Amino acid sequence: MNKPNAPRDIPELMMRVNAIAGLTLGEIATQYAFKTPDNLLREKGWIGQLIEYVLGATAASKPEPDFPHLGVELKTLPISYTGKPLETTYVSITPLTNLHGVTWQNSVVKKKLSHVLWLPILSERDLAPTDRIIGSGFLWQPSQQEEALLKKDWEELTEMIALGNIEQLNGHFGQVLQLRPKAANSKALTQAIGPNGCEIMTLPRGYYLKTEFTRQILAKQFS
DNA sequence: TGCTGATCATCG
DNA sequence: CGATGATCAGCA
Repeated sequence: MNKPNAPRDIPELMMRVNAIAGLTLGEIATQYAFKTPDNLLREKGWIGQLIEYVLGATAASKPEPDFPHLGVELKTLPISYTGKPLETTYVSITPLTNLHGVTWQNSVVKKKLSHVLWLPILSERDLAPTDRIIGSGFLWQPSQQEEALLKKDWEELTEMIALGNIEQLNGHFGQVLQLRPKAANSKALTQAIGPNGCEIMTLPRGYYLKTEFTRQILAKQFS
């Protein structure tokens, strides 16, 4: 089967999303002749890349929404048999320098999360990748309450980084948004602000949504 | 090296 | 057994 084109509009995108709900990843991978790994030990991004392909998203590795003309970001969300998120959700890389003038309003996190297509995938580890089941995708925009939580965490984390306290930060900080390493390995380093404003080299970090936050998004959607 | 897509692996 | 820190692949 040919590579799907980009969906023209949001209704067309949602029709495609609804069309794959209930199917296994193996079924759509076969349909589109997409390679399937036996496990995700090495190809951790396989599920996201398969779904992107099938829905006609723009090729990855660009700092743009997956559907630029629609302003929609696609996020697959691995869930358990009971419907709980199994993993945190990566949002974006964390800027560690040039933080002057950066506000929540113009932040990459706010931009990325302004319009998300969540696609739950039943993804328990005892299921082979091909046996994992696609759930019901839905569009989401943060409520005032959700955005307030994100903003609070973002501002707290950004202030710590700007004040040179990046090394004091770990995954415990933040109620809904956290900072964790996001790198090829623990030897990859990037520039950051250290104590007294000195330049230091540190592990690249990313912003992640905690599972409790995404769990509540699901609960609200499917209640 | 940085950014996209994320999950793996280990520890408390 | 859930969460934090570490890691994997591809591309520009």
